[in-house]
Amino acid sequence: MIRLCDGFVFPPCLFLILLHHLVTLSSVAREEERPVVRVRYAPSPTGTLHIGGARTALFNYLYARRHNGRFILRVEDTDETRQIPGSEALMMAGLKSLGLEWDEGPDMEDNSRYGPYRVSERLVRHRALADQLLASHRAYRCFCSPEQLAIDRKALRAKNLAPRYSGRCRSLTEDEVRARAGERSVVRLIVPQEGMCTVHDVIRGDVEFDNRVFDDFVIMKPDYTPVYNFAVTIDDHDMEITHVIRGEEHLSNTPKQLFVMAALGWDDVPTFAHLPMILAPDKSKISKRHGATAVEEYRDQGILLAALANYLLMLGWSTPDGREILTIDEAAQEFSLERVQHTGAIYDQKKLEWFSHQYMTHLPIAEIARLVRPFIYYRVDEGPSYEAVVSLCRERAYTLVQLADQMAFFYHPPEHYDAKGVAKYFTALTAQRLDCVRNELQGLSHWDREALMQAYDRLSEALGVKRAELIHPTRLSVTGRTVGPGLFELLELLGSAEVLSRLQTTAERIRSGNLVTQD
RNA sequence: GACCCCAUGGUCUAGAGGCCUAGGACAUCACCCUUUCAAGGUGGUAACCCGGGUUCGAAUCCCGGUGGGGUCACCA
Repeated sequence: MIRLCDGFVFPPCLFLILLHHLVTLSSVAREEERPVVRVRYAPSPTGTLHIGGARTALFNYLYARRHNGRFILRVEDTDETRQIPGSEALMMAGLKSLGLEWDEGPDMEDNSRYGPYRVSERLVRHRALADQLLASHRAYRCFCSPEQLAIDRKALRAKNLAPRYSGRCRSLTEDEVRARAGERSVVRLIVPQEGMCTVHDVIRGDVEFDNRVFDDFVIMKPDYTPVYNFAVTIDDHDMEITHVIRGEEHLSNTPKQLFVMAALGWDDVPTFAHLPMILAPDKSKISKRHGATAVEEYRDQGILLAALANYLLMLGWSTPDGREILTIDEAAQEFSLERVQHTGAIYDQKKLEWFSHQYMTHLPIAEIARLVRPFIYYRVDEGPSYEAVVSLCRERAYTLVQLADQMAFFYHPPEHYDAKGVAKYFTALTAQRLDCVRNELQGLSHWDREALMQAYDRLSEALGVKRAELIHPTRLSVTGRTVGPGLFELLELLGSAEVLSRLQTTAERIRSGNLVTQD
């Protein structure tokens, strides 16, 4: 029993209930205070969607989904000179093709308090804050010419010192600044030159920087537009971004963003997560010379994009149980930043293709049939059932390009024959053998794989040859190839008229010496 | 050069001091299956960067090397 005061005895169970209520109430309050997870992918519209960017977007997307948060697309178009027209649309198409739909972005009707979602359209805000920093002497005008700065940097390099701004214009008086008002100038932030700066990173832990390694960096260009590190900090704050998930190359610049926040008096520092980079086989930064890097290039190669997303997911993240094949939706159930790898990952085309093959064989037939359609370079309106052909061929294909190629003979008789196959399977007896096969098949009352198999058994016995000696020439004569689906399935699907016709054609070509081979 | 990050087979990774004789996947090799090629099955080759500590015990913790990467723009 708990005695609160004389004469009143508080039953313990009631006390516990009250205590429980208190705890529950306070946790509810905390729940409400805690902002929803808001993450962003902020690409610069200077090209197409790159696999590195795609993975960054993917991890952001998964984190948002996992925590019922918002995934925001923001276009980082602060530098007009570097932009490529149409890039924004290309990037959005790339994200969508991977299944990464954003909740807020530049293409959406903006009725939220967070937009606009193009950085160039937020200029008024950036300028106002730059004005504010200038007025409060947290920043200053710098009139140094680029030429002068280049000379300074060179001098420092020569002395093996880090290239940093001298601070020359920091001590300019207000009168001096006013006097030079018409001159070309930039705005620099005053960076504290003592103390340390700590970046809390969920993947890497606390990372410390000595403030002295940073100089007074530029926040506004001569045309009074913001530099990335300034704009990104403001936009993340204004958009109430809670988690900044981005590439490792941004880690060293994070203190600059913290300095901006401090100067502005903001303390809502987002949680950072710096993802390891995707590397080329030689461990260098992956680029064009290493082959495909853009999502659209993979699409054109016929790599299934669901597989690409899955592969990218496994480049730096893993499930606790070692499962590798999982869809974006499945991954969204269990994604966590804590399980992100610290090391840069080398991109491996072979494994990507293996993933593509997995999806090729496990996605619904109708889906594959739809996806391969753009890669079909021949007419398919006559001939065997399109989906049946897809079904028969897909388990041998790693890409949609391969699949389309392997399906071709179902719709077009071979014009040439595999050279190695001809050398191996076509002999002086072949034309005659093909005639025998044609005779045998002609008499079939049922045209299905079972009946076909029996026909080959009968004929091989009658001729006294192995079944394989009939099968290989048949395949080559009907498809022009030595590889492909099982012969009986293939013949069944192709249909008796077509098969008999092709057998005859091939036999004639052999006899007349008009057989064209191809390597 | 300074600062920061990182370090398990060829590649992606598991590993939170004893469950590790280091597990899985891709690739590779062999065999099996088989009408070809795939797929599938079985098995094999192959890794804790080096050196010091701490500990009864280290892939795991600490320090130092080495190596790789990133950043130091009026690019993002």
